[in-house]
Amino acid sequence: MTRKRDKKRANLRDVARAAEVSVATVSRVLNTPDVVQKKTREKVEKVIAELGFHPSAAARAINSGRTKIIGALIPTLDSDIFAITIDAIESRLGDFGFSLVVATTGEDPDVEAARARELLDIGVEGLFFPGIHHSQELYDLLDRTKVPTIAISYFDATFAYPTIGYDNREAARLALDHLLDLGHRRIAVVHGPKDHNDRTRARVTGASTQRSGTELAFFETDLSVAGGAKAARDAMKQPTEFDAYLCTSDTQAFGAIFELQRAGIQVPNDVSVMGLHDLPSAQYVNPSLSTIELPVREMGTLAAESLARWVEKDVRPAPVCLPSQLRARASTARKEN
Amino acid sequence: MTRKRDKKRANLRDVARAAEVSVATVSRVLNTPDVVQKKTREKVEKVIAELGFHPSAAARAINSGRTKIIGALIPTLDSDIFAITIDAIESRLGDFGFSLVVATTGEDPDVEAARARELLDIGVEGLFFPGIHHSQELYDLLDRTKVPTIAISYFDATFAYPTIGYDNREAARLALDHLLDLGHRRIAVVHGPKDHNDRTRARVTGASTQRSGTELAFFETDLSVAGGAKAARDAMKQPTEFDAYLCTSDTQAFGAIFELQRAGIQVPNDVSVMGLHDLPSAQYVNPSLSTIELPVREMGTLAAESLARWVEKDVRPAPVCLPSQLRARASTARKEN
DNA sequence: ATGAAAGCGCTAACAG
DNA sequence: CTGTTAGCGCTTTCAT
Repeated sequence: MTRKRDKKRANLRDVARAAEVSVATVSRVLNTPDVVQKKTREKVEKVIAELGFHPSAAARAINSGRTKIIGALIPTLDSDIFAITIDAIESRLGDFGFSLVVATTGEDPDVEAARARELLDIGVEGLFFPGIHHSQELYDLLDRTKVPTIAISYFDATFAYPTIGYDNREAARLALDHLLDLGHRRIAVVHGPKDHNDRTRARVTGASTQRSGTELAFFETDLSVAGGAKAARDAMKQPTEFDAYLCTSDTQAFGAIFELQRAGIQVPNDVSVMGLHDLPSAQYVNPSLSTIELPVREMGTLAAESLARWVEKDVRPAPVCLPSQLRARASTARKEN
Repeated sequence: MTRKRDKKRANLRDVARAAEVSVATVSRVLNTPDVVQKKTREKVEKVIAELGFHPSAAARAINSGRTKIIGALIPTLDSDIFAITIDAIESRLGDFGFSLVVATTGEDPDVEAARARELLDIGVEGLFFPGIHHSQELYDLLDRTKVPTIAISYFDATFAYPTIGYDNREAARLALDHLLDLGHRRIAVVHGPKDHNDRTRARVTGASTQRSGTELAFFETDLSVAGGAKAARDAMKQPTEFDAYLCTSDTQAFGAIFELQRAGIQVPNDVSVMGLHDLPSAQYVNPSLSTIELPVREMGTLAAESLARWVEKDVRPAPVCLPSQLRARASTARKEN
């Protein structure tokens, strides 16, 4: 009757009592097992198993300051590129015992700062965000909290936080060069919204040239298959007849190819199309998509490892620029005379 | 010199001291502002702002049991379908003040149970998982912790936890019926791994029929464009000449279409191809993909609302079956004689 | 190697 | 409406 066994979950004290040791000892077998005598440790471990005891993360957090949670700010999960990156990050983080909480920002700096604050309130020990363009509010927040933060999908060795990504400008330039090498001169550059998106801006810069004899037209559209299709539709309405389309994202390139083909235009005979990313499906479309490979999965894995190490061992990672490279496939061809 | 202002972050006591009130009052303006006198409240709020005070989530969690964190167990983020669903869930959850921590399981029940335990240890107040096939270990865990849990992407009114999803069997049957209606009889059914995946199994069941005169062949392959392409390659090697391909996922359908076209086979003239999902790009491929629409985004939004309400107001949601429907497009056509 | 005890920052009775 | 106080479950000195 008077038994007070209505407790929901066993706690340290329960274990200590059952194992006939002190709470400190139980805490030790949990955190520094090697420092407690084998016999004692085994007994405690046995009791822990019997009671199905699991330490409370909150209580641990309040004492040690450790939450084992990492946060990621991302524009959207609804996009192949980010989904792959986050998948890689989450997966690798798991190996280090970290959990990942994601917060989507819709590419809005104010929303981003607000969501960052939420993550920080939760007690994330580390943070990822894309690129280097963020609100002052967010920077202030990070300054104050000193939370290890890594910028991904971008490379800039001078940025206040380590960047682990690729050179978006260079990647786009590789794409442009490929098209120029093939003899194309009138090029439609299809890109996503530049607003608040430094990755896109860098790509657009890389896809620009002053080279005489070239004629570039820029089409800003949604970062989706639908967006690529729309851009192609718009481009076809123009007086200029383009030799090639340079899409700064594979997703848009798919849309462009589909729309061009629908209009009876042959790729690459009539027009060449380039993407950027090398998504898994790039080699399967017809024609297979020439693109620039961006090692997003490797990036995610590396970024996760780096942040885990930073948080765990206080070693701030150096910026890393992963190589992007040309994947010339069937959607681009030499310009016919 | 002797100032002990080296504290990292202001805490309740600091605020209380500065505002010349008790910690209880500060706690009240944080949690039940209406219960404290306007003048006092304003003063406290002012101090809170000045000190840049933010309550510790861990400390709050340890006392109130509330973490405002929801967990999601998913096979992978690296897949359009799950990415869209999670995007919707995260987004809607944010409106309710919840954060989302994701854990990927790779479709392995043991990994799933292990990751679930991690989430529970963190103190998630609610949980999502896909379908109704899980390890006993996970069920025991949920039984013990009583954490509100919703199964998504599946519908089964009799399941121990509320399901919010769609009828996978019915969706696949709709697809099959469409092909049968068009006169196709020899059908290649392309599906993902059935192991540990009740969604896929239900779809395969729905895509099966005993109807005489029909000839079904099943191809299990990866849930990817590459997988779809491979299945098509395998199917073309068979002695049977298929009238149609029924892919239980759009992603695979894309791969199948690409591969068939590559082999010089016309879709839908030579062979019809159906997908399932209605991914955003389905209407853009050539030919546009006939498919069954699965309302994944709506599902995510609804699931998030339902779980938030369950956690917050203790109202357990009723199971919901969202309607799937035929989207007949250009990749399917009546069988020529 | 182990235990006792002092908190961590906050919430929640209980008084007043 | 506000203050006092007792914990929540754990980590961490400091002794022993």
